[in-house]
Amino acid sequence: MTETTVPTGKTRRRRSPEVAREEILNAAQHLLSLGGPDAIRLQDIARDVGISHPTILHHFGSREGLIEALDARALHALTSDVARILQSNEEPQAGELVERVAETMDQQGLARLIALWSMRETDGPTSLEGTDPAALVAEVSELIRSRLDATEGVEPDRLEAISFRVRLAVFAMFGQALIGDAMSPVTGDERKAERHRFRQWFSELMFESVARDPESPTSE
Amino acid sequence: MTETTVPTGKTRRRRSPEVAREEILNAAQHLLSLGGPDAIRLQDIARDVGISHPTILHHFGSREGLIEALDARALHALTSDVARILQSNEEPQAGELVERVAETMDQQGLARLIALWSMRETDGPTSLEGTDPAALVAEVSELIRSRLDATEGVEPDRLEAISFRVRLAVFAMFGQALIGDAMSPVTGDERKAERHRFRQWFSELMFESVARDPESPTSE
DNA sequence: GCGCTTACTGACAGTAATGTAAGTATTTAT
DNA sequence: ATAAATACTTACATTACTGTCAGTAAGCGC
Repeated sequence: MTETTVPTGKTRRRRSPEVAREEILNAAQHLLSLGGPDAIRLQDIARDVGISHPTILHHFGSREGLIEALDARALHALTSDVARILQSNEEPQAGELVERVAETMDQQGLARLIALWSMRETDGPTSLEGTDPAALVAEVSELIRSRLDATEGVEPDRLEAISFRVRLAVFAMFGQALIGDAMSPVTGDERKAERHRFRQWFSELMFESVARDPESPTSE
Repeated sequence: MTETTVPTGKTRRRRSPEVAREEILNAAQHLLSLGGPDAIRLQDIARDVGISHPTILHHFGSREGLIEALDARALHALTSDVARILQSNEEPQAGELVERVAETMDQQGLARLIALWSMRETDGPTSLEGTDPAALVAEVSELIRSRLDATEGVEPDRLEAISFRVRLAVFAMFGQALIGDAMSPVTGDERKAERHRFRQWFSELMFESVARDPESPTSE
């Protein structure tokens, strides 16, 4: 009666949970990168991975669970990236930091994920596990400050200025990834080059102004 | 048989098409501001306005049409705002421009609209009628440049630097509106004040660097 | 091999959203 | 007042997506 069709003796790939989750997340992120927010549909993701859509529910519980996992992975990618640079390098190279964050942001769909995450946050504080953007900004700012005036005393005002700069950098890379192309005068192949030029210009602006200490020009 | 219920002799408000469209757009934008992209549901909008959802379809044709109208109005609000300032003021006051753009962006849901619009653009060039962000940026940049070196000759490099600055300003206000709160160390009532402080700091950074002409320091 | 666990599947249920059709009521013009 | 135009409504059709359920097969330990 309820014999579900013919028992096709087909071969069936069986992934480890970790691999399955990875593949599903990759497909979902890819779909998001080329479609809008409605592009995260279980059936489409399943088709791209080569599985049936209940398998996704099996691994993530619900569509919401999938999106949360997507958000968590995105934020983690950003934070770990920044943290690695800051802890490896001696000098806080503004240029490299900017370039690095930009690359991660430009990664297919990451900026979109963050944008959608921020929209979702309002109606319910679904804070991600262990990843607080504000804390990360504070951490990065503190690290930069401690290296700038290595041995000198600290003015609290300056810390805020550094924090502003860090946030501005995030805003700039975020904005460029999301709406940069729409505002760019160039098209086609030149886009990539112009994006890079913008980042370089921005890095210089940041670096230069940090060195000059524009916040308290008569402090010394 | 198909007598649609009892002919309730209730009073029924009848709006002009313009007013109806306005009210619907306002309700939609408001819903978007406090929910995610899925919050734009015809039934909810209709409930908030006090009409039935087919009326929305009557005025906008389809949900897609509503969203397009929403996008168009959002972009128009931005462009007209900037244009007004640039054409009225003699001096290009960076601070005022930034503050103005920020206010418009902060308007409930405007940054979100732009973000969602940017996501929708990839899978189909649904360019808005007559509003090209890239052209606006170019226009604003040209206006600023022409006022900076009122009578002098123009270096093309400098125009790009100005364009970068304009875009950075947009990115900054856009980013702050979308993800600013998530990255801010302060909470609650202080948020608003801190937002303003960030903008002031940013305006000074822009104004100062423009005045100093960091792109070609030995030009004079 | 044998059996247990579980990744995975097909079919279906439930829900909710957009869109349609036909009819009602309100404003404006004549 | 009467008629035309249309803003607006109720009821329904359609579609499509998430989530459930019972069953299948693939790997692993014994």
